[in-house]
Amino acid sequence: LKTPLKQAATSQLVLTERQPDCQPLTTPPKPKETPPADPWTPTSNLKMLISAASPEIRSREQRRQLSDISSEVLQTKHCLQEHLLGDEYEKSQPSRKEKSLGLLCHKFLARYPDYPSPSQKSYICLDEVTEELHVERRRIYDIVNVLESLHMVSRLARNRYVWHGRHNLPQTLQALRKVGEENKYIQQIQMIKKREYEHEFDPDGERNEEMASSFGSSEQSEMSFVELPGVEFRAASVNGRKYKSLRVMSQKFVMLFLVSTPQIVSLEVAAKILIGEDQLEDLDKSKFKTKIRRLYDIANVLSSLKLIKKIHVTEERGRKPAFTWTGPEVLPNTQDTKLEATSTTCSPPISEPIPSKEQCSKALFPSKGKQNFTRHSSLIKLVKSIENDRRKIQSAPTSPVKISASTYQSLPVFPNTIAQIPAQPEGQSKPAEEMQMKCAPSSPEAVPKPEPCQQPALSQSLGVCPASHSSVSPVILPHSQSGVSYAIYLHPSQAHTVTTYSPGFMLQPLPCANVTEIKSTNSKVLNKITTEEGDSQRGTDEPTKSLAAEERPDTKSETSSQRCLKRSQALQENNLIKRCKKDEESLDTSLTFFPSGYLIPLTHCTHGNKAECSNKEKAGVCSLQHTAYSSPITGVIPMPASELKTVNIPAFHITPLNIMLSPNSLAASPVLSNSCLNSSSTSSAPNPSSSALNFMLQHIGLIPASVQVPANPVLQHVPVSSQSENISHSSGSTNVQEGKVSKNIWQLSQGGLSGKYGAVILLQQPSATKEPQEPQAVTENFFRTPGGPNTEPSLSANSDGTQRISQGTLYIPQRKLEVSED
DNA sequence: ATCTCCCGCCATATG
DNA sequence: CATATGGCGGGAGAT
Repeated sequence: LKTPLKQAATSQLVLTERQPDCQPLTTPPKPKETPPADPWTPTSNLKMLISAASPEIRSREQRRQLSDISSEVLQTKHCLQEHLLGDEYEKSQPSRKEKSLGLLCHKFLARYPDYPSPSQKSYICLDEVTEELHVERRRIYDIVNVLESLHMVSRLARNRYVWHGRHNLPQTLQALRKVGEENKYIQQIQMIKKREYEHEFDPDGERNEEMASSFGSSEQSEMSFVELPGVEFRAASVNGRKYKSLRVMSQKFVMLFLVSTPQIVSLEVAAKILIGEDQLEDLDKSKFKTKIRRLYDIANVLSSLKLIKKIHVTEERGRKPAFTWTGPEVLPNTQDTKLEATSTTCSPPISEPIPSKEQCSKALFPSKGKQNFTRHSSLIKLVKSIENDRRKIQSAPTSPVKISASTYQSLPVFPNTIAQIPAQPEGQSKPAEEMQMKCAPSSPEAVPKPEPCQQPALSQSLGVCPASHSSVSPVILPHSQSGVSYAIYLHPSQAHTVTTYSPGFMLQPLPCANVTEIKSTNSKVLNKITTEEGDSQRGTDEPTKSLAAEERPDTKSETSSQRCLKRSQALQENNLIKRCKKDEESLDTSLTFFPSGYLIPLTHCTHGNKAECSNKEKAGVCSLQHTAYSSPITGVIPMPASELKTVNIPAFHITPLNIMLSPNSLAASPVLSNSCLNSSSTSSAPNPSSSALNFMLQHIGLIPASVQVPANPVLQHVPVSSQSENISHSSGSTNVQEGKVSKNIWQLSQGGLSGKYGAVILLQQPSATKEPQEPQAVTENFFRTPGGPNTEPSLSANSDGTQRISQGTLYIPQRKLEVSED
């Protein structure tokens, strides 16, 4: 049964609707002329719907569509013109694009407010949706499934879903990130990358597989779904079922973004990881293809949500499709406890009374034990109820106790959510805007009865949502464009591999100078990390950004601060890289690197106990640590636990793209993580020799020979407010900055997650512009090279074009990377 | 040719 | 049993 097609009309409508100005002469019926009677154009329905809605929604909708799908519109327009020019005759076939899942998703999302009023829930009736959007049911499932994975909707019963909007997004992403970390996706990615290079001549000698299993939790193919309290799958039946594949895939996909530092994930890698990645090189080509297909589906939806964006990553291997995260920055939770209660799973049973994070993680991704009985629904239910109970207890003061499935409407509002609200320009303006999507007329009682939800007032002290934080009280960051120091972290591969296999190395820029800490007065330290705009236009639009969550009308549904973060993030990865390419020359003049490679014994980082860690402030630490680890683009070789005695590296080649450290591109937006557990258990962990550090720093010229980097004590201490005082080698005015510096160093030295040794390269970016501000002075000087900007890096070109540095200890293979937008 | 990914068959789950 | 879900992969439009 093919649907009648009136495509020309549709196209035109779409076009005019979104781009009223570029109207083809020959054409179209004005928007208003759209025959309301025409049931076949999904757009018309949408339009009617929109016009029926409050002006608020309508305008937003228009804005959204304008900004979001402009590209698509152009395409559509193109098609349209084509139609017109070509056969007047119904060119018909809505051109594949008009039927894309992405577009469909847009339409779908247009039906519901991003931030529905908590008191009034929107219900989704699949029948209605399919009818109104005029799509096959199957497609809606695709969308809904992904939305479900983000907890933007949840299933109530057959045919019925509740619309949550983006209220849960922060929590969800947080949880996902956490799980992603616990799952060591970073390593997995690195593994894959590595393997990628080994492909060549390696007669199936997949020897390195061991490595995968070596760090234990590499297997995670087990189906598991991350839930949020209050957003569990109602209709419990859905729970233990296997029908969560797409949802789980979606979550994992998202995790990959949240976990990797350049938040870029290529489809290929994602697919491999999602496939199970584990052992047994599934040469299964078809399986891979299928996975890719699914990923495209998911990606389309995520794109519509503006969480990711399609890009292309070009390396020597060729151009590969990838996606970059454009969603809100997800900072690691600074409050473990809270999160603990937030992140749960629905599947695996937990026998322990008080599951630690590890256990939780295991639960989420149980070892691929085949005899997995967790699937048994009854068991699952039991576990769930237990967990629920625990949850209730843990979060008793915070969230209303959830009642029963029947009263699901009164879904508890999280403090986080509340805190988030003020940050939403949209939401605050007119609460009355939500459209009530009533569903099946057959079940009237299903209509939500507005139930004023009692809002817990302890929002700020409890579940702290990083996003809201930064938006509510933006950290004003002094723009120290000068004297910014960067660290490049070298990821050594296995010792044995090193000599024979160099491609594994990579450079990773670690902008750290712009990381700022803000401490609260109470014992609870709230770390805030702010980033500077890394764009060339920074100077201009930055003031705006600083305002963070101001009432400045926002086209997007995101907070300005969020966008700021997002943006800087994106810029860092994309633009930076791109820009650098063409700005190479100019960079030469404005930048001076002092690269040098050193081998620094890194602290052996074992999995510290998380509880201990939770107390300490590891925000920044974690972030950098992570940063050091991931480099999806370049491909990194995971640092094995095995000692790296000597790295025999002949040459050091710096690919511009890898080091593009423009003064403007400070955007660090370090992703904080809580898995810094390893590093935070510093008290007992051995530290890198401070002398080594000193030597290195001095040698590089980052510090005068006379200066000594504080010995272990400082490095060992997590640079947190409370501990800042310990830093002694400077006047009192330094504290913050000081802590920052030492933190960076410390982080670097702690960088090895699973490994014990790592190579660190510190690059200094001499201050070329203005003078540092007061508080920074010390730091700046501290890092200023004695020789000044004129000191040339000891780089020398080799005959082969590569560059040799000092002793030639580190070898960085050339890797051309280029991120481009579609 | 490769990248995207729509379509819809059909196995399962649900009620 | 009738439907609702959704895994899956062929194969065709887009580039």
